[in-house]
Amino acid sequence: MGRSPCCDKVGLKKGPWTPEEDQKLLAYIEEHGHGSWRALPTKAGLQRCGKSCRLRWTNYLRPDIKRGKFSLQEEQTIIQLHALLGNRWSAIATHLPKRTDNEIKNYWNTHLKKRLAKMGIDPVTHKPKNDALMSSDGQSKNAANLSHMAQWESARLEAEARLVRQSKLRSNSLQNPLRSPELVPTSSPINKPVAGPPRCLDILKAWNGTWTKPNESDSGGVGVGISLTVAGIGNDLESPTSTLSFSENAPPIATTGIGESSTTFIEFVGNSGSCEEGGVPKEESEEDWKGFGSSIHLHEYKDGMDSTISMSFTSGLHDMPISMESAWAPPESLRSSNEHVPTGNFVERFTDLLLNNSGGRSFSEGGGESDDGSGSGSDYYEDNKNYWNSILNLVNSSPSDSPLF
DNA sequence: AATTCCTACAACCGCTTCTCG
DNA sequence: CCGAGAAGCGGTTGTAGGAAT
Repeated sequence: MGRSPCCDKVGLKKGPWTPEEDQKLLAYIEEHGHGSWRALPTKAGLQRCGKSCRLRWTNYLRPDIKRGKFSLQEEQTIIQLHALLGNRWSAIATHLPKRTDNEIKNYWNTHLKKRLAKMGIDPVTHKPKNDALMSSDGQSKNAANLSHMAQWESARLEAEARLVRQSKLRSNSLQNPLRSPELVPTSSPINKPVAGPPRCLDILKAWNGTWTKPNESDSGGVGVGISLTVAGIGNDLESPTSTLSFSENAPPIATTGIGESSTTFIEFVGNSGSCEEGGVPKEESEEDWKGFGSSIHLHEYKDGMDSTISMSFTSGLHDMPISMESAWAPPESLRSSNEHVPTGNFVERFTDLLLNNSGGRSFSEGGGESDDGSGSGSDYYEDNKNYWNSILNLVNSSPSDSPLF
């Protein structure tokens, strides 16, 4: 089929844009919208390829772009989302209004990646570098498990969201040129707030949905159930209903039904291990998790002021129970404008970790260890735990008007 | 003051995905 | 359903400007 050449046409300019070119492009788009990018350069009197024009517009000239230093909150968001989504910069950018994927990508590569590395965290896996210590540990396994589940679910739901978005789009074609999908690429993160109401179809939002106790008895030690119900998906969206079940004992199994209900229900079910006192029969799952006890409870009491997350991990190999109970993020109202929140808040903790360790201090601040991330055991675990909790926290505290959804 | 090195970021490249006839 | 073109996306490169020597 042969790909059409882009910038290799003779006479087309490459390299940095001049103010005059910027002006031409701006003026043209403001007046006509971009329409077809390929046709734009000729119409606008630019000696550039359409692709170059598009990039210049989306990454630099667009009026709704925030430039300059990244705030602390933005940094946190990038790191945490990167842990969940990987190098999917456009997806990450949807969580950072006014920032472009390119800018975020650059910032990650030049700043954050190095900072994490300095802290002894592998910027790719977001796990401590000397994973040897952690590899035999239940916590790391659970953290990785959470991550994998999240990524898997993220991919699936995003595909679903895309379908919905597309069908929405088709019925949305006649708009102001400056707001139309023609001018404003629908997948462009920056413009999503303009494009329409929030959509709650990604794992992040899913996790931001209503956490409910699947069964009271679960918290009694029978097993761990994490269930969440995403309400509002039916908000005039053509989203199919999805029901998912995850088990720690088996690969995630998803059943997606397109049907009557407009509610998405996702359930993670894991087997609680030896960490649960009053230990309950582990049944067949014991084989897979021999040596590991795991327990994750994530509860949000929507109407109450305090939500909690509690996780318990027991490493059978090291016979070292790790359990934590931490304050979940406070209600949205308290979390706006980057306010400090009561002690035990992960965002604050995470922030401290980042900032305090950016000067070459180790990931384990309490242990006062080397820069290679090998702190004293308990602090090491503690920090790693908080790291992942902060990610979950971000997910949970994602603003309801997040452009991603 | 000159040169080298480093950092930051804009822009490019090429592959993938989407759209439409 | 298929193919071509358009757009999106992520990795990589080029370059300007500042810091270090």
